[in-house]
Amino acid sequence: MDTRRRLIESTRELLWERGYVGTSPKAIQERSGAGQGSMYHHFRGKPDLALAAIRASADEMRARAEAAFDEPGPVVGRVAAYLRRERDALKGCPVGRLTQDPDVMADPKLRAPVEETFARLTGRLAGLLAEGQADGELGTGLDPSATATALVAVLQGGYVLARAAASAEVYAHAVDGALALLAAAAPREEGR
Amino acid sequence: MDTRRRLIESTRELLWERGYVGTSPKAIQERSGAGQGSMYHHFRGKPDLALAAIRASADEMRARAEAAFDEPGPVVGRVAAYLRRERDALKGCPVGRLTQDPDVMADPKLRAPVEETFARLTGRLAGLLAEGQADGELGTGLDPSATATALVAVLQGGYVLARAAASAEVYAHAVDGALALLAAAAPREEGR
DNA sequence: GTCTATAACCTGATAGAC
DNA sequence: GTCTATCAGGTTATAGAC
Repeated sequence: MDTRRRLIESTRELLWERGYVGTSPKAIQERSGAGQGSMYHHFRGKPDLALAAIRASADEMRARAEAAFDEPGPVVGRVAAYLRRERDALKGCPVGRLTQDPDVMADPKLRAPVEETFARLTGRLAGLLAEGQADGELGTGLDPSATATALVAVLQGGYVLARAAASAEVYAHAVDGALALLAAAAPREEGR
Repeated sequence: MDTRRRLIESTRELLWERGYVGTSPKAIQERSGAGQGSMYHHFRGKPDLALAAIRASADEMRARAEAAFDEPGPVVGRVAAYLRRERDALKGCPVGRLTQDPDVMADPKLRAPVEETFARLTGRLAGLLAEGQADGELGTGLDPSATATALVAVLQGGYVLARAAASAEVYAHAVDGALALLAAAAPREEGR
């Protein structure tokens, strides 16, 4: 891996672990093994490097979600597979985490990838739920957009509760609760 | 308001806005109008002051939740009132926010009030849901604990999505989606 | 209780040699 | 491309006068 790539990867990890405010150029240099001169050769400064790292995290998150949603099978199963996908719940979401960083939210360039990631994710999930309604798999009483927003919120909030309790099981518990509610909204019971 | 109280209040605000890592003693002193000497007279240092501020936020959050849950009326209505209570969704949750602060999570003293706040909140809500089931207001197919965890997660995740979109409406949308799911799980329709 | 002085280190960069 | 030197200001205190 070349120096530029190592800088981005190290920044990605540090943003995930400590956020933008908590991540110093010095820490990035130490983790990546790059010197001060290298960092400022490849990037204009901390915001520029952070932007590259945030975009990389956003792209990866989107790709993972798409992969789960594109699986074959019934809609509810795909949603469940996405929510129950293997995750390190205690680490939290690398993109959602950034919403708590005042310096990221204050900079339109840094905020844009975060905003777009959740807009696309929620939109894609809403489309999937509407598809389920068209197939008769889900009741038509639900608003696909509001339901999708609630489901994504359970994910993001599940991370918060898991970290608060220092227990990944709390995340799974929240997801179970959400999926049970979704199942109760199905017009007929289907095999799980 | 005396100096000690002003120091705690200023720290509360700054922890909410910028987190623990992003809050410096200097910023606390400037906002509170207290000098360096004052701050170190009343508190041993940043962690000690943060602990007092975190406890104050946790106490306030708990009191607000209890007030909503203790209202008269049907269970679903009380839950809806809690979720829809007037909030500044873009500011996020002053306690949930702390789960993203590595220095807070790493210190057992600082983490304890955060953990306890969510444990109590989820437990109380689960009790309320169980009460609704006993009254026949809610279907008995749901696990009260998992449902309560999911609902609190919608709250916390709703803040994340609202901040990502820079729109408080996204929070309301997530809550609407969750309440619609809960309503769909009710054995019979009741006035909203 | 509050004030100023001091300190050792960190932050986020710029400059220029190699 | 990478290195070291340098810098103005911030961080998180401690010490002691008032």
